Amino acid sequence: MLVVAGTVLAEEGADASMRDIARRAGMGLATLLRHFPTRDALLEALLRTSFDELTARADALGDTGSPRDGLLLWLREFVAFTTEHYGVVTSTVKAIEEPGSALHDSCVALHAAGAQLLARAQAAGEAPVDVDGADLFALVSAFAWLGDQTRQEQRAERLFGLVTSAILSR
Amino acid sequence: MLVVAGTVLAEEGADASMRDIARRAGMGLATLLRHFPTRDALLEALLRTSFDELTARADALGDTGSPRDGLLLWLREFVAFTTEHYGVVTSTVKAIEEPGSALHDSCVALHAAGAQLLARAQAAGEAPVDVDGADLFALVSAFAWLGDQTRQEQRAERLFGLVTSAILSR
DNA sequence: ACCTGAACACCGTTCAAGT
DNA sequence: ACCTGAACACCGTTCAAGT
Repeated sequence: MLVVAGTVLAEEGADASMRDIARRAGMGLATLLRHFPTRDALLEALLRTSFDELTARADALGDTGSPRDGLLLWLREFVAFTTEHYGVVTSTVKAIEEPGSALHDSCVALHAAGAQLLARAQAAGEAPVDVDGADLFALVSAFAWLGDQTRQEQRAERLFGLVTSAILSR
Repeated sequence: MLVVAGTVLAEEGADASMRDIARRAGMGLATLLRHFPTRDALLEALLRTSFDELTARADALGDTGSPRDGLLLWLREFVAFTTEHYGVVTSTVKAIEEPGSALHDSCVALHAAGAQLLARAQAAGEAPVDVDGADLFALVSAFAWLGDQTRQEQRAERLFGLVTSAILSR
């Protein structure tokens, strides 16, 4: 069932019709909505695994290697992940500001994981101190949004690389 | 009538209900849709004046002063304008890639105006040559989107300033 | 010519009725 | 307990009928 939902979301984007998802999962709309009362709840169930992996990845990168390279690599993976899931970035950014959202906790965890990598790089003098974790999350989200727009994927990747390296090496 | 539409769009955002707009304008939905067959057509009618002003502003800034400062100032005004009109940035980015859209011509004109300012700064050695007009439009759009997200307005402004100055002074 | 109510096919929310 | 058809209030599209 979650598999079907994942397929539909991948095909139609994060704003696919809940009715359509239920239909293709072979259940009534009301049943789907009883399991996942809101779209965010469904997204959370679908993204939880990837979120946890990204958080663990941040921890791993924080234990070894260059702080600067670790941060850059993680940011790149974060953008790639978000771009893979068309349309979710708006939900994640909104969820950060909405404690009631089903996605809130996961997004805060991701935020914290990124902030820790940033703090390590800052402590090593390899990242500027005038940006914080929230800035990082916002920057990554903005480029993830750009990558979601038609024909902007490669441009978003290139510009993100250009911007991060420009900011880091001031 | 356009005034009412502008009010509703300002209140509800660019994805306000066309039915609601017609209702508040005191006309039938079908009548509104006959004048503006698509949402983009309505947006175009509402934004045309501002678009023309921004284009003229680019021309004016291109005739005088420092190329670099002119470019930066125009970019700032562009972001401010887009942020003022909640939700339009997605439409403008989409319109650039869709020649059939009612917004296409206006967006291409804006794109060209920005590209000209960039070219002047590049010719003066005051802007990097590894970004082009499309990159500029994409960057500005990404930060305009960020500014549209709840509680991210000031962050978007600050980050945009930080990013542009970091890129320009590499 | 210009307008528009109404039918249509969609959407998410809610709940009474079914197992 | 768990499910779901159906009613509800919305949406944009389309068109026959009204001035």
